[in-house]
Amino acid sequence: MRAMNARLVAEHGLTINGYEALLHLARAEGARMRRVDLAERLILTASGVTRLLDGLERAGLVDRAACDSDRRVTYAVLTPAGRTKLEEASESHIADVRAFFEEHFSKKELDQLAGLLGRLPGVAAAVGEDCAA
Amino acid sequence: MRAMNARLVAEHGLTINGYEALLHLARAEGARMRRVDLAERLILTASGVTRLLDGLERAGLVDRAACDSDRRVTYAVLTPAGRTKLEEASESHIADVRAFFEEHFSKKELDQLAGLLGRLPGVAAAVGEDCAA
DNA sequence: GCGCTATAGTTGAGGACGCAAGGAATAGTA
DNA sequence: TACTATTCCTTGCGTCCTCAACTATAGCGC
Repeated sequence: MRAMNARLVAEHGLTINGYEALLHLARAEGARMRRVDLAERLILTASGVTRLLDGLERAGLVDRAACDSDRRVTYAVLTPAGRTKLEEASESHIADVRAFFEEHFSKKELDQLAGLLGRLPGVAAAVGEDCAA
Repeated sequence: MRAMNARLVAEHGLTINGYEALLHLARAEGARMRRVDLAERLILTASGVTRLLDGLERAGLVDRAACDSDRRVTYAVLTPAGRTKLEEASESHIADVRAFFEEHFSKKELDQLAGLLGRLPGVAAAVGEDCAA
């Protein structure tokens, strides 16, 4: 359970939130999101996102871009390196998540769960779907 | 969502893990648990539990007791003050949790969810039940 | 234009927790 | 009994994240 997280860090240098940030960016229009919106998705505060993106930027996985219409906002943009990293990390991570759930639930139950939990705020339509990248 | 956690801290000085620690102790035989078992329940490492209980002890909510048969283990024991605190905190916290779920799911769906998620490791039979204290 | 309030983002201080390492007691084996 | 392995717990150090305070921009009413 927490082991999944540890593996992400050990093998890819990504925390779970780092991973999910890349994932949300990859799915977003133009692979970019306002930091505020990213915060809401990740259930993090604004400052949490600032520091999370600091790290991802330093690693070259994410870049920042200004907004023409509103000079307050800074976009977080997925870099090609970020996309590659996400694809690499997804491979093992999705397998881990899938294994965890299949260990506890039947296929039918998983569909039920996906339908139910998918309605919760911040939960992307990721459950049961091969998602990302 | 994170607000529930914040309320617990603001109104009762309890983190979510502190709250759940008290809850598990209250439900345990003799209101006591080995630290190791508590760690597993809370999905925390041993060191995490040490520090969590440090705080609860300092607040007088939990006490420590030696084990006669194995001098390695230290029990965490719920104090009367701890039980009182749990009862106080439960009142608003359970209402918050219930409100959150009822906002998103019907009664029937909640039963489904409770049945499904209750099978996950570390999830007590708390969903849908008036639980604790 | 001038205030007022709201929103986006950053920064400093502190808390919670993991990992790694180590101490102490117990269990297993010869 | 001596030797090693295992289990329970704690401590040092670093990371992630929150809260509170602050800056900068935007939008509204006048």
